[in-house]
Amino acid sequence: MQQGEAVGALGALAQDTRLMVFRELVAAHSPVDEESGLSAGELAQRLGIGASALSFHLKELAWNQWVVSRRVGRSVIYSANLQTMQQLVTYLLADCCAGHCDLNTQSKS
Amino acid sequence: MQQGEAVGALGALAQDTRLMVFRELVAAHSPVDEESGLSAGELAQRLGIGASALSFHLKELAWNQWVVSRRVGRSVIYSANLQTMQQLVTYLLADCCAGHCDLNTQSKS
DNA sequence: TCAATAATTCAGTAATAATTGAATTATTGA
DNA sequence: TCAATAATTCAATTATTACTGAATTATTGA
Repeated sequence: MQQGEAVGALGALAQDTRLMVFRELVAAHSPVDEESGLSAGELAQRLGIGASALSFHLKELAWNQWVVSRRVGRSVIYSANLQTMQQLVTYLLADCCAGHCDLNTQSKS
Repeated sequence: MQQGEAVGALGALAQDTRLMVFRELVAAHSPVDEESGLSAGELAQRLGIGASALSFHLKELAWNQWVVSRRVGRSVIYSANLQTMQQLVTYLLADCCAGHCDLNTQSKS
């Protein structure tokens, strides 16, 4: 990850609705791909937001790699992409303590 | 950490100048408090930004717990607060996979 | 194929945030 | 105490972003 992507990723989560969406998808995450995620409609219902606004925010999250989507029938299922979190933390802690502290090795994997 | 603080923290880092400042302070971090951090002037010089703009951004970072400051003579030294990162990640991954995956225990400490 | 359901795009409006330079406050050394 | 240095606050301007409802696109079941 680099500066521009990191700013984008942080900005994408830095909004009430989007943060709620992401955390709802983290809770609905599963290591088994087909079982992971929620449909846009289900999200809208659970969070009590309009379909239009949700769509706007999901697009922002997807653009910044926080979620991925797949179509199933007439629904689109969104699920959280947890790798992005790891990459972001690694970027934020890069060169910590000028490389002399243990967070460097912990955060790289 | 809770929703409002998390949105604030994310938004505080979601900006080019502030992200550069924070990462500069992460690199200048030290477990020994007195050796940690950089003065506002040193930061302004290294990053090539105006004192006024820097002050504005440092205030935003401080408000959201990403940095702490101390006065030393006529300088103010800022240093990164790494605990905020841990707290944020814990909040973001809370209830991951509805509590059934190992990220839950890893992220709580 | 047609009506119904699901989701996205579009247009307009309102609110927030970043930047610049000037003015102000705080601290130090002579 | 006074001049110099360091940092912050203030005011004005510009640019971005989020929200609403209407219109549009895509998919399915009868």
